[in-house]
Amino acid sequence: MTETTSTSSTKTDSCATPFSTANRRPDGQDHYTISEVVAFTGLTAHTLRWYERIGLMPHVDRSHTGQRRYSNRDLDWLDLVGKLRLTGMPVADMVRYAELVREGDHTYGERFELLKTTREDVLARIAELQDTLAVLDRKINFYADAGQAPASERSR
Amino acid sequence: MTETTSTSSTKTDSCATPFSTANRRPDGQDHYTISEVVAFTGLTAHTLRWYERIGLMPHVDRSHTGQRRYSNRDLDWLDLVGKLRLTGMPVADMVRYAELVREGDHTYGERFELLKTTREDVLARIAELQDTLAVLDRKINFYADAGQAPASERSR
DNA sequence: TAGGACCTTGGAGTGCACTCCAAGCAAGCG
DNA sequence: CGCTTGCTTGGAGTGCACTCCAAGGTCCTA
Repeated sequence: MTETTSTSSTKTDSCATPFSTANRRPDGQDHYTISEVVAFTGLTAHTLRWYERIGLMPHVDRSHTGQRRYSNRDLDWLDLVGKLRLTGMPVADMVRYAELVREGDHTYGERFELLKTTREDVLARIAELQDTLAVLDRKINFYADAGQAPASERSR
Repeated sequence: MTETTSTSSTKTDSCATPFSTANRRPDGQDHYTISEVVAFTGLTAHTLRWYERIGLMPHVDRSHTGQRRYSNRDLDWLDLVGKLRLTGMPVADMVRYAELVREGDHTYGERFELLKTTREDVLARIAELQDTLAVLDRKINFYADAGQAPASERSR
């Protein structure tokens, strides 16, 4: 058995802290192994390495033997990436954002635009979901009523 | 050129009618070809055939030569499927729901549960999105401010 | 009755976001 | 010293939801 595949995090643990500033080590002693980062983020080690390969992570520090040592800054970045991922933003776009950050201050404008676009997408998605919620509720009410009295098949 | 690949519907056409009861033919003359359904739903013909193959559509009526003839009922079903898809429900679950419908009235209870679970998922997703929205807004404000005055790199 | 647009099928291919594998080095412990 | 556990790499594999293809049959209009 290799590589402990995440902590079997099912849908139900959405209340697990968003691994915020809790149980972090102070800046200066912030040298987390990949498995610690797995515990913090809920991502798998595979995914963390993959993020690095595709350029979604700035190159992570290494120990003298070549093992990854993540910093608090890296954790912050992963936190942001996690949020962006929740918005449904494609990985390619997140990589683009990461590139802009690497390129320096002069890309502020472009980053701003990218985030604003994402914001619009999120708003649209929320509206969409609220719309489906209405449909769902109509159907749910139908089945709830039908549970009481026998009804005329095929919903409404 | 074969098989007109959708009406190049970009993200921006979310205001296109959800192909509701508009321009439908009255029950009795409701025999739509696959390309008409493509126009109504925004799905591709490929996808419509695929939905049928995997059991997500009840078997669609055929003309005497074997061509698909969709009914108003089929359109209603596709409307619902579209909504469920927007919730992010996996296709496999939608197929399950379709099976329950085929099995008849005695599956009302199970359908009710399935929809209620979906509803919870949607609510959770909305909450999640609203959370990411807050993060996004903080970042956007940061960049908006930074646009005015030169700032200390690497966001906040 | 000819031409082109449209439709049929099974099966293979695509793109995304992981996910896993094998082979091998490294650190800590009894 | 050997053992276990954890880490490294490039590359291959997976699952989902389509998406496309080839070869052929059908419909409609001039």
